[in-house]
Amino acid sequence: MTTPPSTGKRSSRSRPTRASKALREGQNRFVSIWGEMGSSWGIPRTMAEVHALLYIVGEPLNTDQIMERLAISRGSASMSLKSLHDWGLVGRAHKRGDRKEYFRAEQDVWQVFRIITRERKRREIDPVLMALHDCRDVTGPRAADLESCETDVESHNDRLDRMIEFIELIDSLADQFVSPAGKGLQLAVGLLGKAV
Amino acid sequence: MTTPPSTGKRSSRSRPTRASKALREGQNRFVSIWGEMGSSWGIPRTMAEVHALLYIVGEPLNTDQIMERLAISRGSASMSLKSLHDWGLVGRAHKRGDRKEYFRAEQDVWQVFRIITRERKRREIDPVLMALHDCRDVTGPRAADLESCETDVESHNDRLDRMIEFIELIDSLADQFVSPAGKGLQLAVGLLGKAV
DNA sequence: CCTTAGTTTCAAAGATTTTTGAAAGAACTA
DNA sequence: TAGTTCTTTCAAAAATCTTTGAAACTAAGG
Repeated sequence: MTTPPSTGKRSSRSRPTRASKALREGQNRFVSIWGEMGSSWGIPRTMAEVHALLYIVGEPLNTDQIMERLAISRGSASMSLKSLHDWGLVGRAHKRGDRKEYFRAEQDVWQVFRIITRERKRREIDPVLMALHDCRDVTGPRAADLESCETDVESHNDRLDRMIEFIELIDSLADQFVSPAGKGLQLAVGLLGKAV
Repeated sequence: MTTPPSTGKRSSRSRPTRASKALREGQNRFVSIWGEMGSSWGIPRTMAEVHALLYIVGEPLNTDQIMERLAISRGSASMSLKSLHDWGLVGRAHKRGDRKEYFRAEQDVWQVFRIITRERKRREIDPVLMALHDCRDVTGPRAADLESCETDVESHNDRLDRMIEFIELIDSLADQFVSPAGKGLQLAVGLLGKAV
């Protein structure tokens, strides 16, 4: 799948070329940007950085390489990798004659965001929707008549219903994007994008 | 805009009816859910709770009412309200013969999410795109020939370009949603939703 | 101009989240 | 089985983020 032994940056212990130094710098910047972004969206910075490193390097790395590259502890690396694996953003790989475990990040950007969408929907949106429905039940069934004409309760229910309706729409959009047949959305989105 | 003096929940110091207790409970639940959700998406829990309270109560509240209702300090309330006002999610209001300042949350759910989208785009996505472009520059112009045939640099650049392209697409989608003429997206989204 | 009611600010305290590192656990080899 | 190598776990430490509360500030009323 990847090219042969890859005559990569510094395979033969040669001194770094100008290009390989730029590459290193580019990778480091990407890692920082992604880490920063992750943390502003509620994802642990280190987890995002590990992901960024694996994505941008393109080929599998082992725990020691990741630790060294990001200057983090073994425990932290292991935990971030576990989370990334749970999300499905990172897969395990092995190299012949090397007992170490290697990790490879999904390389298809669309797939990356489909996975992120799927997981955030599952972990955050769906539970919120559940809770909102429970919350809605507290103030009675639709068009209820608890006492007689409790307009406060009615407008409360309207506000809840509008919010629930909106979030359900987002939820179903996420479904579209995530689904294997989600190419539909991909296409539609492309068209919309053009129609600026 | 709102109904008269509003014969609200407990205007005349009467004992709470069953319905008004349910209403209170429903509001509290909504506040908790929204606070929880905010914090999982990188928004301070209290700020999200203040927003939730103002949204679900529907009518303007003053700082003391918010402090009491959420059991938070004056400083915290003031800071959250400032942020919400900066975002544009909350407006100031005044009542005749009352020197206190009142705060009212935007009530249109679509508008709420348009605002959130606009602000997150402005504060988080756009800066990331800038940084990614700078990062891209580090490894030379498109189809560069830094040394000769540095395939590592080339594939690095490809990965960056794919990521940038995707985020730019999201960015322009966000534009569509945010724009006043964004009804287009609203519509398209509605159609897509149906086409499940 | 002074008083008073209300609001904002910000350093320190408190709470929460993240990282570390060492010990326990697994998996392989001889 | 014992030894070796690598991985995971988790309690404590560190870092980060949030809240508090009292002082500074602002504006309205007298």
